[in-house]
Amino acid sequence: MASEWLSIGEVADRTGVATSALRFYEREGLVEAERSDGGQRRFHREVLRRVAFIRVAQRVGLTLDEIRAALATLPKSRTPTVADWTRLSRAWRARLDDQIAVLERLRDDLTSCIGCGCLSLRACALYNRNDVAASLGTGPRYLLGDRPPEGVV
Amino acid sequence: MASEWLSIGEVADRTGVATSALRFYEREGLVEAERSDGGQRRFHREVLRRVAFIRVAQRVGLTLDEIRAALATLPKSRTPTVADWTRLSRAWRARLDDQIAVLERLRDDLTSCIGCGCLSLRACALYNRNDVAASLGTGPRYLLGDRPPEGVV
DNA sequence: GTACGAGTTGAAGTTCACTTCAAGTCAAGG
DNA sequence: CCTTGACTTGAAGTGAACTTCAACTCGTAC
Repeated sequence: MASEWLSIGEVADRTGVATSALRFYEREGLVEAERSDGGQRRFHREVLRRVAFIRVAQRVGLTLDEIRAALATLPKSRTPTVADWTRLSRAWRARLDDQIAVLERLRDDLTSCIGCGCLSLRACALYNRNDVAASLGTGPRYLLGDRPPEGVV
Repeated sequence: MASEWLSIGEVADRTGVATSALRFYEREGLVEAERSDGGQRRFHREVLRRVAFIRVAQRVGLTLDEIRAALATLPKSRTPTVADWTRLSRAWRARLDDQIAVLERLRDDLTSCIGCGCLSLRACALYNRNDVAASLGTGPRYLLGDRPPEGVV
């Protein structure tokens, strides 16, 4: 056991990511795998780090498309260095700062709006401020933050 | 024009919400509408406030299910008072505080991790901290935050 | 009175990040 | 050799919050 290569089950156990997700990641070009003689996936250890990267990036709010793009900036041949990670981390930090700022502004608008009972579309900063796509919510990305209310109440 | 009632197009113009979304909201029981003789929707002005409420609630990160539940706590017959709004606003504020706290913790973990190049699954707080479902990301809600990595690297 | 934009419906499509399923094949211990 | 659990594939399903479509009808300005 525990040779140079890892089966998909081993990678799943060690990363906490489901095998179905790992297959999906391979289809999507986020990770790579060799094959055994029988056609089963054999992952290099490096994939553990890569999967960890993917999961953390998701927590930061990146989509798989963005993550794929970020991974593409890593050196193809050599193992990523500290400098590589630092670069990506800095970009993430900025993103998080933005997200936090959006939420804080929303919270402050909300606080200053408590008791005003307005929500009257014209006056309320709460309704009219259309920040950076809220960075929240599921479904179609073009949900909030587009089509600002032109009409008024 | 501009009688007691509003057509769906007028509501769409004045709230910035698409007509398809308004129909969807009606189907989902989030707003109500009377009908004209010809069967077209006729919205009461109150719906403008209600739609504003829905959109702000979404920015705070509530799902439509949760919004429906919140709307259900509003008085059925009378127009909501300042006290009603205040109550809901307080609940939202707490939510936003939580979300902000999660992001700040993630940012701090990230900062303290810059340059460590770890992402090594066992040591990295970044990977192992499984906060409150991250409050981010689309798709299946059981995406992150469940199934903690039991195996280790 | 007629044209034409605005409205109607139900059904199906969209996006994202997966999961689930069916119908098998592979691999390793006994 | 045989069993059993891990693995394979492609296709279809999931959930949220809508949007899009087709094939109509309404309503109002001229």
